[in-house]
Amino acid sequence: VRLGDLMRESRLNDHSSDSIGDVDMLVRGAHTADTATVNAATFTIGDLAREFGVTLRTLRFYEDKGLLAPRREGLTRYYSMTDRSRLAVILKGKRLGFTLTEIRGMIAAEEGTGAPAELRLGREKCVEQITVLERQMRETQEAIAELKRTVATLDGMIGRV
Amino acid sequence: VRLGDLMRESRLNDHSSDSIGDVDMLVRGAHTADTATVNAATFTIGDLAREFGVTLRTLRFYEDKGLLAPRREGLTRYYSMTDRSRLAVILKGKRLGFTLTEIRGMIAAEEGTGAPAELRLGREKCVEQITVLERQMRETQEAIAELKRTVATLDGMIGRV
DNA sequence: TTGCTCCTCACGTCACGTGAGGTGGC
DNA sequence: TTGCTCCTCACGTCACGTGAGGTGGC
Repeated sequence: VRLGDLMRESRLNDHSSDSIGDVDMLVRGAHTADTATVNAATFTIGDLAREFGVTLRTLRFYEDKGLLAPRREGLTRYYSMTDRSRLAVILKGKRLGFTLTEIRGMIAAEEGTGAPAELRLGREKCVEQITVLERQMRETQEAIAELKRTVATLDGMIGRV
Repeated sequence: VRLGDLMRESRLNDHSSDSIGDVDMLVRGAHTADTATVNAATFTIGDLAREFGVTLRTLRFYEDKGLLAPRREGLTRYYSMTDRSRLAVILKGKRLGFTLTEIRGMIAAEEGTGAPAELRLGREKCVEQITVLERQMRETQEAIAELKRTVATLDGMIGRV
């Protein structure tokens, strides 16, 4: 094994494009085109990783946890537009500070209602989460304050050394 | 094994007293009193766990990571005043958002200088950490804002169901 | 042949939680 | 005997990172 081969997959997440709005509709293969379903865009794991700024490992991990279920062709994964939206939902849930288990539950709850690919954010859940995050904010704020006091003290000590 | 016996150790961390200032000086055993070292107070792992609101597991974990090194009498751990101060320093470091590895490094740096039991908080480290925490604050703030918008939307939907 | 992208294990990381099974002194 | 506190493994959790070893098509 040559050592230069290592760590290639890891280097994918360098630029994260937040422009989830525009899809450049790269349709791969004719196997879906003949079924007449327009919008049958297909993404590789690398496509989604680049677009959302996550690693391949992350996408495989989400699949393992039952959050994503891309189509398989042999061993290779192919992600549909639905899978892509689902990923956007998962990452939004993460930004809001929910655990993957919570997110999976909320997605499952949404599946039942019929409305596609939005987070089933119950009022209760949201309010709870706001409380959690606000306490977190206060703690971080206090830490910053203490660090700033320390910096001031250190600055005051200049010349004493 | 009776099931009632389980989970006893875990229930220690219910009330956390932040009054680190006053030591109630419980001197255990005469084995230290005769050495004439006043202030030779000794704490059990349970004492410190109660006082600082952490679990026994946490204290043993810190020891395993080389952050604490209490005296042993057989298998039992006995913590000195120095160990206690050290723990206070560790927990302060954690509050400031440093990892245990960083904390260990800062403590080791302090050991060299001679000044006892304070965190060796370099100006550089502090400023870096402030940057990290401020970004974290912004992200949390945005999450809270989004959650509040969601709650507002859900409230607006009342009656539509 | 080289280079790129994809794959499956599987161990490592961080800071502990949790449980099994056992000891020692009042 | 019961109850309390202490102990040592050692596996589990969370969200992945990292590496080994291998495949497939241009």
